[in-house]
Amino acid sequence: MSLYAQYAALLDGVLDDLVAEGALPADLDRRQVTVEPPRDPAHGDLATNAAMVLAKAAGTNPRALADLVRPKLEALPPVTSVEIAGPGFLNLRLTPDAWRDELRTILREGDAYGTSTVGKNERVNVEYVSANPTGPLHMGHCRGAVVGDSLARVLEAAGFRVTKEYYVNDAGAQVDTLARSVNLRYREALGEDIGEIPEGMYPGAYLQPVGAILAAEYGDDYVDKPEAQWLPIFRHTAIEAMLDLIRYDLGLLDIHHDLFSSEAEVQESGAVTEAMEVLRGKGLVYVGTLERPKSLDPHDEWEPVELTLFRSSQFGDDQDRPMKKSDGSWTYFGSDAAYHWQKAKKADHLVNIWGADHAGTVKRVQAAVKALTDGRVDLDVKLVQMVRLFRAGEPVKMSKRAGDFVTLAEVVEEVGRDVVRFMMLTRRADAPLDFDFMKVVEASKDNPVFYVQYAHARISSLKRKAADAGVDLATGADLSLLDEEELGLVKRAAQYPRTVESAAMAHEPHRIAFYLYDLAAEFHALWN
RNA sequence: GACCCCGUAGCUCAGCAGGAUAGAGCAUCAGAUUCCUAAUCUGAGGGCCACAGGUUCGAAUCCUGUCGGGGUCACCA
Repeated sequence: MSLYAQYAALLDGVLDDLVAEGALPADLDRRQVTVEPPRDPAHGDLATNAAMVLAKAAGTNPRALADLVRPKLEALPPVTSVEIAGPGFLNLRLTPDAWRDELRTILREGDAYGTSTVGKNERVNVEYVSANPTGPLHMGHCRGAVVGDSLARVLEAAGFRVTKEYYVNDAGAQVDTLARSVNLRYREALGEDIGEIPEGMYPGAYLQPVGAILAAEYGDDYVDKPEAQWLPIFRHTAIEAMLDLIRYDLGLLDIHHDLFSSEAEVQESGAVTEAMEVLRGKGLVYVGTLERPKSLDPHDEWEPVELTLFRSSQFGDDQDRPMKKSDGSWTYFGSDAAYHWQKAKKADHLVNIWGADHAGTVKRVQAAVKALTDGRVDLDVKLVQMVRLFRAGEPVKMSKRAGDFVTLAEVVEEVGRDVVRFMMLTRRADAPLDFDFMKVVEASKDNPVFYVQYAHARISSLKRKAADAGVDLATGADLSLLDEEELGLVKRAAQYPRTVESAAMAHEPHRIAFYLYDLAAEFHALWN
C-alpha cells in the first residue's frame, strides 16, 4: 500500500470516529476525498481535501469541519503538525523518520515498489501493433508498439490482469496480393527472369527467402498452375513467414504478445455470423443502403447498394455501418465486431492502440462492443499520432515507392532499444512526435533519454560503492544521516506509486517517462 | 457537411480520477562546479491556460457553444 493510501485509510478511520461520536452523519459520500502530496512542498508532506468535500453534506463549513478532524490527525504518531490552509485543506507534516521508513520500504521492495492493487485484478485486453502481415515493421508501427507494450506493463503493475494481443489481418485482399507477390519470388527462385515487380505488388526483397522456401518445397509444381491451386498455400506460407519477421522485430523492442488472433479464423469459426445474429436479435441489424460518401467528388459515380447494416448510429456514430458486402462476404468491420466480442468475453476492459488515421472507425467498434456486451465491457481506443523522423534536424525522406521505408529494425539497431522505447513516451500518444536520430543518442541534458540514463548511472555507481563497502542498503545503511534536503528526494520517489496508478487508470504510459525525468532532475540537483 | 484530436511562456511540451501563487526543457541573461561516472547545477525575466457561457466550496482540467490548426469520412484494411 502506498504511503498516500495508508494515510487515506487512517483518515477514513478518523472520519469513522467522528461518525461514532455523532459529529458527522453516517451516510457521507467519501469518494471525492483524496490524500495527495501538495503541489507546493512548502504546504507540507500530505494534503487532504476532506473538509472541503464533506462540509456541505455534513451541514457545516469546511473550516469548522477541518477543526474537528485536525486534532485526531495530529494524534497519529508520525504526524508532527496539521495546518488548515486556503479554502480548507488539511496539510500534514510527517516526522523525518516517517520518510526514512518509506525509503526503507523502497529499498526492501526494489522493483516491486510502486505496484498497486487499484486494478482490482480486473482483466484488461490490450491490442496493439496488429500490423498487416505483409512485411517487416517500419517506423509507422513503432510508436503504437511501444505505447501498447508500456501500457500493458503499467496496467500489470497497477494490479490488472493483462492480455497482450495482436490481431492478424489475414483475411483481406492484401494477403492475396502478398501471395501473388510471393509467387513471383517463387518463380524467380526457380531461375525465371521476373523483371520489375509490377505496380500494386509488394516489391520488398524480404519476400525472396519465402519464394526460395516454396521453390525448395514444391519445385516447379505450381509454375503453370492456375492461381486457385497455389494461392492458399502461398498465402499461408507467406503470412507465417511475415509473422516470424514481425515477432523478431518486436523482440528487438522486448515486446512479446500473449496472443496472435487470426481474422480468418474468427470468420471461419462462425463467430461473425453469431455476433450478427445477436445484434439482429436486439433489432440492430437491417438491410439498407448507405448515403453517398461526402468525400466523393460530385462527378464521381455512386450507386447505392443494399447491404446488411449495423445500427451504430444509435450509439453516436454518424451513420450505420455495413457488416456484410453485397457479395455476401464480411466487411472488415463485420469481423472486427465479432473479434472484439471474442475479446470482450474474456475481459472487463478492452484497450486498442490504433494509428490516428483510424479515428473514424472508433465509434462503430465501440458501438458494437457496447451492444454485444450490453455495456458490461468498455473499449478505450488510444489513437497514436505520427512520428516524424529527422537526422540532425533534416527530415528523413521516405519515398512513396513501397519498400523504401525506414524499418523498425534499422532504428533499433542504430540507436538502441532503450532509446527507442523511452523516446516514444516523451509525448502524449495523441500528439505528434519528432524523432531525430542524432539527438536521441546525444550525451547532453537536451536529450531526456541520456538525462535519465545518466541519473541511473550515478545511482548505480553509488550502489556499487555501497556493495564494495559491504553495506546492504536495505538493512545496513544509517538513514539517520539523511537531512531534509535528501529526504526531499525520498518524497519525490514516494510519488512513484501514485504515478503508476494514474498512468494505468488514464491509459497514459507517458506519465512514467515524465515522472522519471522529474525524478532525475531532482537527483542531479542533489548530487551537484 | 459530420465526426475525432489539438489550442498552455518566444519555441517544444507537461499539468497526475477538478485543488492552494499554472510548471519543465530549449532559447536569453547572471552565476556555481577539487572528489564520489565530464557532458551537471543555481537564479532571473517571460502567461488573457484560444474565446464565451455553465456545473461547484474550487476549473487549464468536466459540460455546451464559437473561433483557429490537423486528421478522417469506402462494400478498403
